[in-house]
Amino acid sequence: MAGIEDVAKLAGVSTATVSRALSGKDHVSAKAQAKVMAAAAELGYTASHSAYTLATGRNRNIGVVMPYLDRWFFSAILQETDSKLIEHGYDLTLYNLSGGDARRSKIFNEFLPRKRVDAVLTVAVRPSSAELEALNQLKKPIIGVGGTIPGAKTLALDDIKAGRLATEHLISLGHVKIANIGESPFSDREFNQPNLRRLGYLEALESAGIEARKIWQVQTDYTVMDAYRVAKQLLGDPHNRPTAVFCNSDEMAFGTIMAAKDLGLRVPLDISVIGIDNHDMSEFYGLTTIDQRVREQGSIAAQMLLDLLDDKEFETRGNVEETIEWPPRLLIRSSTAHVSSSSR
Amino acid sequence: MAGIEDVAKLAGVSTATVSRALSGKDHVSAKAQAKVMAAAAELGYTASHSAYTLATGRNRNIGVVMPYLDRWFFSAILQETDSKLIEHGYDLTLYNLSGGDARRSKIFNEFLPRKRVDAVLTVAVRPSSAELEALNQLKKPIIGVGGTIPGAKTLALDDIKAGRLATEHLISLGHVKIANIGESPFSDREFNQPNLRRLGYLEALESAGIEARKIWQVQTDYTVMDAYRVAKQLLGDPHNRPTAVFCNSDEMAFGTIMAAKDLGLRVPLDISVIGIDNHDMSEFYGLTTIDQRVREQGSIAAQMLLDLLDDKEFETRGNVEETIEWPPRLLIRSSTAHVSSSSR
DNA sequence: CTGAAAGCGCTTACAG
DNA sequence: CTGAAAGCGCTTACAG
Repeated sequence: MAGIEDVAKLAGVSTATVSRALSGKDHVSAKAQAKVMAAAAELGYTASHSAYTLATGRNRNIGVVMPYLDRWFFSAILQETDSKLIEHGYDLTLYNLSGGDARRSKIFNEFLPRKRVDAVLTVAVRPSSAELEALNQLKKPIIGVGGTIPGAKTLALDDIKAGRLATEHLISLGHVKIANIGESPFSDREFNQPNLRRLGYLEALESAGIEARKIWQVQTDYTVMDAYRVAKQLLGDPHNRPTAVFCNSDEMAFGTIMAAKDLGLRVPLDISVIGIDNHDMSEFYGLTTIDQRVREQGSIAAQMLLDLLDDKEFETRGNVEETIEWPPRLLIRSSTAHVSSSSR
Repeated sequence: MAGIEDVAKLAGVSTATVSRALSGKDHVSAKAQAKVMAAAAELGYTASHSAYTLATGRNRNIGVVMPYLDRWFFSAILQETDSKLIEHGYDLTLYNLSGGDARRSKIFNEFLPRKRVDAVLTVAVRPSSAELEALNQLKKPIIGVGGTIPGAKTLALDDIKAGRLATEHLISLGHVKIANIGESPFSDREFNQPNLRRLGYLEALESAGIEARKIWQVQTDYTVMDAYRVAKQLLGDPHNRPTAVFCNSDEMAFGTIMAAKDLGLRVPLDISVIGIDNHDMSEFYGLTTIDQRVREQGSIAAQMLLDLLDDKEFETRGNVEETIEWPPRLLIRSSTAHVSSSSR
């Protein structure tokens, strides 16, 4: 591996000139520039990153912390932030929290403090107070997406509003018997603890003067399969069947649609279904949903981080708490319809 | 941020002793050890990683290169390799190839050569010769999983055998009219160029003396939706309907099952369906499949990389080509049945 | 515009 | 067992 010294020798200049010519930050004579470029190309020289970092204090590397990798929301965010960061010359190192408390604490107390990242992006992470402490110890820019980090800038869907909007849509279609399938609090410790989407659902019902029935509020895991099971139970009951179901995620809505089909119920004729996300497969299912525009969230969050990185005043100011509420958008497809044609 | 000097001062020893005490590699008196530990804890000291790297040449960081992030196979591999690597003290930095040729070349020619990773894991990557050249320039251990890297060690499913096994299963159930839904060559430039799974399918048909019909060999994208469209076309034709479909992936099989249902065909009574993967949702669909044990592949590939990293002789030997064929396993569920009850 | 040199913060032979 | 010092490979004030 060729070093800067080799390039300097071959080009017949000092290492300082090589550094300047290659970084393009300082003025270098055209002749020197050309010689350096030629020499660097000939030797296939790339600056050692650790030396660069040690000398400058910059890592050109962002740490991304997420609780899961294998769920749609997370991989979509990852995809988008990664491409934005690469575009701007940053590496992305991934810290996956799943795998138990030991791993989790290792990441916060050992990996992150290695001073290897210039900034941290957290995705739907709800840090404990000890973890928050470790995060702040870093003195690095922090951006949260999909979940608030106390003391830092956050971009997140307004979950209450999303839940209300979904429910209001069903109410506007004449539905009164409206169920909600939401995540169980324990299976998803990462997400906003109080189930905000359900809160929005309850608010909408109350505003419309509709009684909220406990048996229509069910909880399960955030997956197609679990929602399927729960929905089958919910929709199979001939005496207490709702005419509409609001699911806290599109994947849950897929499971609900499948359950309805398997029970011989027609969507939306017999049962209306709405989700939240606008998952890649939602169009395929004809699912009415609250569009979260996840990819845009990822891209914007990455941009917020890049801006913070360029901010000269960050050093003195540090992170400041600010929550940017991401507005939910109703996206109507064919899984919801007026109740008159929908209740049997 | 406290440096090693601060710890040394507080502990009343030299920086050399601090370094030794903290790394645990060299002998240090119990007294000095204790003083250093106390001082480090008090200051919240963590060694600067770039200084460590510059001094030792070790990054404790692995580069993972993958063409997609948002597909099941890739996120499952990522999840598993990440946890294995974290466990062994390695960071994982992610290089996502999707996003066009410019990004791709940037990753191979700019990011990877930064000497920031100790080794590279490629997931279903088929490097061009220029990319291969760049990879070899690194002089770092390389492991391929899910796709062969010429000149390096690779762990990959034996695709031909998998295709043959799936098809043989259908044949053993008396099926003769067997279709195959595979990926289109262009949409998936990453994967083994000749469609090896289909090759296995053709081999099995030939061995059984069954004629391979062109109209039953269709191609599409690797997604549920695309397979759904194609399968609907295939199964909707009343005159040329196959009695069984072998899909190159489980997600394609899901789409095929949905299409069959929507056409009023019963699985497996009217139509048998088999996939390859053993996707997280396959059990839910009752899908008979070729189990790829993806998570095990990820974990074993990561272990192979760790072994190579510990191998003292790598320096002199370099990467050596070796392909470890991962055996396919038939996993029978309820989506396949004997033809006698299956053809109408 | 350019070079000599200090410095980034560690690790590790080398002496003692 | 421990310390002084060299060295890892860059960048960047400081002179000129």
